[in-house]
Amino acid sequence: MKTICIQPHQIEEILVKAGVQPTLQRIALCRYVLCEANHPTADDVKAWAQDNLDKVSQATVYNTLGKLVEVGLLKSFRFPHSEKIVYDQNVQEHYHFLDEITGKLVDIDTEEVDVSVTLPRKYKVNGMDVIFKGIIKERA
Amino acid sequence: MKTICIQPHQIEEILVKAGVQPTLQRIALCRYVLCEANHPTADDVKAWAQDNLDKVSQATVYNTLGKLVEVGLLKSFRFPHSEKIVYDQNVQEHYHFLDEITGKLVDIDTEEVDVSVTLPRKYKVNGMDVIFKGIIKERA
DNA sequence: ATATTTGCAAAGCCTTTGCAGGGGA
DNA sequence: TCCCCTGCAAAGGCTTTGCAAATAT
Repeated sequence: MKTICIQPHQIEEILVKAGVQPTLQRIALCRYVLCEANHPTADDVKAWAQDNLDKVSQATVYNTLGKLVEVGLLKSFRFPHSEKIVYDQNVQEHYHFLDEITGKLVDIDTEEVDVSVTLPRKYKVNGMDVIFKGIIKERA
Repeated sequence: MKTICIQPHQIEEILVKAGVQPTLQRIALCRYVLCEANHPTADDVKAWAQDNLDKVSQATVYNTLGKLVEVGLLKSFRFPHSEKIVYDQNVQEHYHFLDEITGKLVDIDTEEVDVSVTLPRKYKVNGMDVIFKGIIKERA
């Protein structure tokens, strides 16, 4: 299931709770990053900002994304198919599915998939990153 | 199980079979990349070359690695924990285990692990990348 | 008033590329 | 001879950083 979208008016509150100064730029960027965007890269965020805001510098985009990751409002991923860092408002543990046709990433909640893993005993597994690759059949 | 190490004297033959001109530099680099090295980055290869060979340029290192990947003698990976491309002489499908203490990567053959996956029908999975993270207990 | 944050520009890191010279078939 | 490869240097793409001006508490 999709994560419930955060409402814009809640953003300031969320930032404060997370211990982040709710500056105008951060609130604005969060509107995109925490609500609208889907696996944006820093570039995507910067492009959105240029189209929708008066002016936000690249440094602020990176600083903000970094800060949001730091306080746990955002997760950052680096995937094999791209050299860019992608950000994800889904901070729960989850997997990803890469649509090989569109290049789009889809979050796969851990409940959505049955993954059972058994490794030799010497490996103590603390976590696993999984990215599925394939195509998505859009028919219901 | 570990991939059988390719013997140095076979390298020229292997390159020719793969349709790659067996130049001195390539043979030398392959000695490291296909035999000794373990998940080297381009930097690692360059460092080894500087220590062990007369002179190999950075361009040749990258060109050679690229060519080897192109002909299927090497696989390249990009992992979440590093921004560098790592190369792997194991060209079979396999997973990886990242030792969180040493930072070392270990190949996990698909037979070594029991992974069963079920995704909703709409997802047609063509492949999956898996990297386990944790620690390796060295006792037998 | 003091600590943060922003914006600009420059630097950093890894990888790719253009091109002239050199080596292999 | 002709084509591919090598090495040098420069460029490219993404991210980080230094620093002064602006902003928040």
